[in-house]
Amino acid sequence: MAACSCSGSRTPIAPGRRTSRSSRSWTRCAGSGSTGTRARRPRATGRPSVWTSKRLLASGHAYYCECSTEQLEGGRKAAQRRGETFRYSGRCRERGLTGGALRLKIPREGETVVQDLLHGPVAFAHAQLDDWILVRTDGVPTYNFCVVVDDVTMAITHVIRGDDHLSNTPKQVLCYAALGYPLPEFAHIPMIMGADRGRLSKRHGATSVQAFRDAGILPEAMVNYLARLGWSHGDQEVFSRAELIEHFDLKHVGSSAAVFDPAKLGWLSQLWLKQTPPARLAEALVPFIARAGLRPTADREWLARVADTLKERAKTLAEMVEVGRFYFEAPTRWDPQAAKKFFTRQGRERLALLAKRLSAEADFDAEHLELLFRGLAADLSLELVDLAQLARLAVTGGTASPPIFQVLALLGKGETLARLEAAQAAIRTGA
RNA sequence: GGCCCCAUCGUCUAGAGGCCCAGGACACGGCCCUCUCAAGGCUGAAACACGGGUUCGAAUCCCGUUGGGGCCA
Repeated sequence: MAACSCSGSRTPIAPGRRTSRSSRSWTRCAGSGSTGTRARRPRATGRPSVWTSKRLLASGHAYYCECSTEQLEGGRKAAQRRGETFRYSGRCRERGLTGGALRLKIPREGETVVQDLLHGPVAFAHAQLDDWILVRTDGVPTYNFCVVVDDVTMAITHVIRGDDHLSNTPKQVLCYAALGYPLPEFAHIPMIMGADRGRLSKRHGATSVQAFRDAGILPEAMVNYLARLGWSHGDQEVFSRAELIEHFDLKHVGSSAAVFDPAKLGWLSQLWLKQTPPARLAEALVPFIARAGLRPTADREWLARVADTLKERAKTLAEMVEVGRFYFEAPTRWDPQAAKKFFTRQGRERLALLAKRLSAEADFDAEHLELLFRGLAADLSLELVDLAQLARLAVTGGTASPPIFQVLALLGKGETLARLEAAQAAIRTGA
């Protein structure tokens, strides 16, 4: 994955300080990195590239080459031995062939300077460049040729892509020149790397933004994280889309590669979970509930209240469901460690007493439940924590959950009493 | 191997010669809050890769070294 993660979509950006060009400004964004680049398949033998290559041939900027792979391989090995850059010999340069692979004729002397918006001028000596292949023998145009034709066709004004494409840029620049087309602006932004500073790959977990979506990270969080990776706006860490649109600029994009940090993404993800309106959260949660094998309730208002108690205890939507599983199904087993401590004969008696008082409670809301609990704890000369943990274990099956009073209120009187009953039964049978 | 790019706390970064014995954020440690877990508040440890220049003065400019990444196959 690269800092820009699209493989074909065009993002319009503000025209900026470019003055001489048309008012419309389009950005090309090439997916770069381990998987992205190859994903962009040359548009077969689409007309534009065929037509363009013919033009290049006619104007003498390109020529056919019939050198076999074996011949080229030999040349490469020899160059390697001499410690030089392999450069196509130019054997077919002036032969006037009418078939084979189509190569671009690159000047022998001089250099091409790429004017990069981030790196400034970057010079490449022509002696280092190859007469690169535009169209393979089988008629399939190469990636580097495709993007040039494609971008010209689409009137792209800003080519913003991963800096793994910087080395290919002089070839493309030469191609624009041979075609007589105006050059777009180029900006090569740093790549994103894994924790081992290597290229991002499956080894580092997710390789596509879809994988993060499926993990339950909100798009706001993902965009926020990615934008802030390599770019900054003073000390600000959290950005809404609107703020991003307002503040983002190439000027503050750094030039060194960034390591992808799942921990920080998690922090931002939770932050956005907390900032998202409960109603929307509930909606987003539905597929995750289903995927966890639970039955999503039709009561969205209830779900929203549930989500509200869960959002500060999880970093993703998937985690929210995990942490709040007990809201959707009654526990069938109770944390053994805690059961040993709380599910005693005395614990059972306390649960019975608690159930009795709860059944008499008319206002089954968090506020009244807390009063009830505190009252009972005082009557039994117990710390509130002991009673709360006992109830929590009985009702949720575990020792950690949102505030117990809220949990009970959300579960409702009927369900609460049923679970209390089940827990007592379990204690009796020694389960 | 050749060429190109890059180099501030573990990580993301602020820093465009004096405001920096380097600021923020994540992660980590401690304290507070507290019915649990979180969340939150306060607090601590933690960096200018190295070596030469330029300058009254360099994290900031130049050169080299080292390291990392990329492109070419």
